[in-house]
Amino acid sequence: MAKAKTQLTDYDQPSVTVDVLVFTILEDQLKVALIKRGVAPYQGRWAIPGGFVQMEESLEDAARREIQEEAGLNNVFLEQLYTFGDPKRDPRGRIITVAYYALVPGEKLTLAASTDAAEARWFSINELPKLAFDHAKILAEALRRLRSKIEYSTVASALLPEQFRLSDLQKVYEIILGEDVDKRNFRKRMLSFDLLETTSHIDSSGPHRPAQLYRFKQKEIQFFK
Amino acid sequence: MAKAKTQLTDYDQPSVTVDVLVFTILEDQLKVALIKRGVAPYQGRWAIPGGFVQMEESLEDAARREIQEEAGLNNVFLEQLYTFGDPKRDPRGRIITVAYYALVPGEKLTLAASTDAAEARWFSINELPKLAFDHAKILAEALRRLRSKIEYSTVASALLPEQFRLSDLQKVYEIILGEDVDKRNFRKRMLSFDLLETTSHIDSSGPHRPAQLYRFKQKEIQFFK
DNA sequence: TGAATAGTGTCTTTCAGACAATATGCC
DNA sequence: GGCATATTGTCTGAAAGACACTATTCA
Repeated sequence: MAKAKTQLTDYDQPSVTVDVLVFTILEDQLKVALIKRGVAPYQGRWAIPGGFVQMEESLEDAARREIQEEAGLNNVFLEQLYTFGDPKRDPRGRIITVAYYALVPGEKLTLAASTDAAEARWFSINELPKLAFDHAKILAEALRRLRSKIEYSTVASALLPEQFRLSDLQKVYEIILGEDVDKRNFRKRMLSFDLLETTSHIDSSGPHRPAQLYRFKQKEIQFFK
Repeated sequence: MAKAKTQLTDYDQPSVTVDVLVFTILEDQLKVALIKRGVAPYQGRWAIPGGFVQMEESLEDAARREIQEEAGLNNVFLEQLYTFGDPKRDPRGRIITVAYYALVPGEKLTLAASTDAAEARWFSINELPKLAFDHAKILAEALRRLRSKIEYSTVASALLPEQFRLSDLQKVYEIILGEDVDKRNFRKRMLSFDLLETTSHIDSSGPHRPAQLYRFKQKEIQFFK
């Protein structure tokens, strides 16, 4: 009885998937990309997109591949969230999933349904459907992480275009934290970290005073203080 | 060609291990339990103890089993750290490891060498040997997490017996952060969170003024502020 | 000129950090 | 009494939070 070369034990081994929560801001709401399952189990239920890890790719590569297939996006903010491995989390057998979350700027984004998905859609996190597997728990954990991280880092930048108004940045905070923020204190604090710089551009699109456009000095996420 | 029932894809799948960093405080130093590898690869090198995840156990259960086998300990503080899945991290093949870290009170602890380990020992994090695989990276990540978490939570409690002097608690902070802490500011701050309470016991062991013994009001880890 | 958003400063309160003297028990 | 650690409070500076008016452009 021949074992595959990659088999390291005589025991059955769990399978490993990578699930990716893709977040963006649309219509002044935080949205997450979900797919409608086309096959059992949980056929017809909405779920977090994911797939099996290939033998030759890293976990992060698998997550990026998933985002590429699902939303056609490259080069987005991506961070490992947590690994979920309860033996009963998937009725098909032992499947461990390494969850990642990604943040993409709030612009026009098309979602493609993958092979075994009937449909893909953005859902506001305020109007979530019932999710398959333990995906509600995974999503809750991602939201906790995001809300925590925005307080002490520049992750919000990943949800904005390169240039933005300070009021845009403030709105991202308000949407993610779910509460109003004082404009003066917010600006004072953000500018005090010296991570933002003005650009030579001004936004004159609205019927009101134009706004200075800013950008983050560094593309990589920075920490406050 | 028959597939095992648990095989969900036609592809080879990575193996999954759980590695556990067990920390304690001994001789006024932060120590980590390592095992000396008895087999190739990296035979003779020190490594973080770990093992394959069994089909019927959760990741956390696997980690607890590992701690039980390695150090004979139950019921310790345990938290998932990160999942490492670089395809080249193990020369034997594709092995993904879910890393956990555990904290045990600084008392008498015996380490048992497991099956494929020649030896097990505590190492001060200031005198670490060269480690096998990517274990140096994993250890560095655990230290980062621990140093960060002690600043805003009661994790330090997991490194102390149930009752302790405030100076013991302060020492834990100094050892983990690697710097001195001001006694008055430390006590003021700790007590201000209202997470500690005095016990009816007093430590009169030394040739000096006896100290009040405290305990944390809750056994579970709490967050400051 | 009215509507809409941009942009700005002060005061108060809270928290972190620097800093030193007295208290108590053992030997 | 000497040694060793326990215990305690004040001052200062920095940051957070409350709070309201003027500026600018467009329709």
